[in-house]
Amino acid sequence: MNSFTEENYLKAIFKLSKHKEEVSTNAVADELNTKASSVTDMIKKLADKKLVNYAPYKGVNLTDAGRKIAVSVIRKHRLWEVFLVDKLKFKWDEVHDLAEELEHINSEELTERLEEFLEFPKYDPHGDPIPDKNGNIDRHKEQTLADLSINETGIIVGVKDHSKSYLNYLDNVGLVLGAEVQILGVVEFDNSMSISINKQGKTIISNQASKNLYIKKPN
Amino acid sequence: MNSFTEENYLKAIFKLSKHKEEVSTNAVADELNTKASSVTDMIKKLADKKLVNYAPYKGVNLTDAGRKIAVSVIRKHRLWEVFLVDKLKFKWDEVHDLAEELEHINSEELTERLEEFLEFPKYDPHGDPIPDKNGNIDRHKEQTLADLSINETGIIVGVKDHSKSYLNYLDNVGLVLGAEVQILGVVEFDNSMSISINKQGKTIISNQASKNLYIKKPN
DNA sequence: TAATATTTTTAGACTTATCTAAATTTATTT
DNA sequence: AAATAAATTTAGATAAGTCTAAAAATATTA
Repeated sequence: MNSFTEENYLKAIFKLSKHKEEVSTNAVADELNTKASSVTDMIKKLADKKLVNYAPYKGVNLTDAGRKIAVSVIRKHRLWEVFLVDKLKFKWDEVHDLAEELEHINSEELTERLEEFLEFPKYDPHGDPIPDKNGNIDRHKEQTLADLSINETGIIVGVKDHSKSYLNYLDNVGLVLGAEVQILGVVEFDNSMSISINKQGKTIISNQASKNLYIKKPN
Repeated sequence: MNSFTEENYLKAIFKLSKHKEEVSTNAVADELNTKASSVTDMIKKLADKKLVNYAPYKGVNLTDAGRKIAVSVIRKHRLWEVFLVDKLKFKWDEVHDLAEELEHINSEELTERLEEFLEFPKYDPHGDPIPDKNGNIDRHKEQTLADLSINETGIIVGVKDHSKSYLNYLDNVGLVLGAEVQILGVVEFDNSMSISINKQGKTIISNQASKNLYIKKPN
């Protein structure tokens, strides 16, 4: 059995591994709001358990065993988010902290029954793919709204930034999952965009906002 | 904020308070499968937080603040049990350990939405009353099957023993919540009973089994 | 490449919850 | 009421996870 803390470290390392092969001590410390010295200690412990590969001063990465645990935690997190939003009617900006606790309840039986109860969702309320019970994840296509050019159209399929403030803002302007966005214009100076949402009106959004929205181009 | 451990101690003291006004250190140690010395330490900590009244060598009991926390944990435990049985189709003998983890997730919002989702159940799958959000509990009528005499009839409304083996046994003989039991005979020697269940057949049950079944007499 | 800056690790301390063993208090017997 | 037994508390250790400050390693810059 692994503690909540160990699971959180594995999850953080998994997340950071997307950007870099070797994850630095400081990166983990930042991600978990802790100190580098604490990270070193925990990494050694995880290395003893063969959950990470670790060479002092060189960074860490997950072993297959470590990755398996990380993915299973993410799977639970995302399933619980679906439960909270679909069944308990929470909003997408309210569920992260609760899922952060629920994800550590380790029962395969519970996870599978929950998944079935939710009718095998493929994505969580933020559009992130839910790993299946074997640990396979539908890799996110990394196209964002900021990548589109004038007159192009995209369907919102996910968000990169999960902060309350961002999600709340998106709700307010109507940029929710499934919305169809068309680029009306781009300001060269700061890359802010003028867009229409579901063929309606004209909204101005910053580059910061547009590059955190995952989209899919229509077929 | 209180730790999982503190909540478990409060819950244990609450449970034991039903039988005795002052709860002994050893009783708590037994209930939580820990040592008396550990209990003494934790009780002092809870006393510092004004969650229990404690006089060395004299036992503990809960303050109003402590009782409030204990009841809220029990409320969450029982609501989650309903969720696990009604929605996820677990059996009543499978849910205790999971509810034991879920009960420590502290979010009033979550608890109230869960309660609403479950349509405000009054009892958990073992027939135990679910405290309302103000901490009021429907006190259990303490009548058991063992209290009935020949030819009397009772409806099963709860179980006192929550062990897997007992619940499993009850399932096997058909002694589930709502079943109507009539006493056909009592053996004076060991107080074992011969009963009919839902007016069907004849089953022999031990005194140990009958005194752990709460019943309600028909009106 | 030498000097400086940054990152990472080590050393030692602290907190929470636990334990064993010994000491103390309360309860029970004779 | 004294002696013994049982229950409870204290003292000192241990393990997990964290921290600060100092030391060591690596990276950067002039």
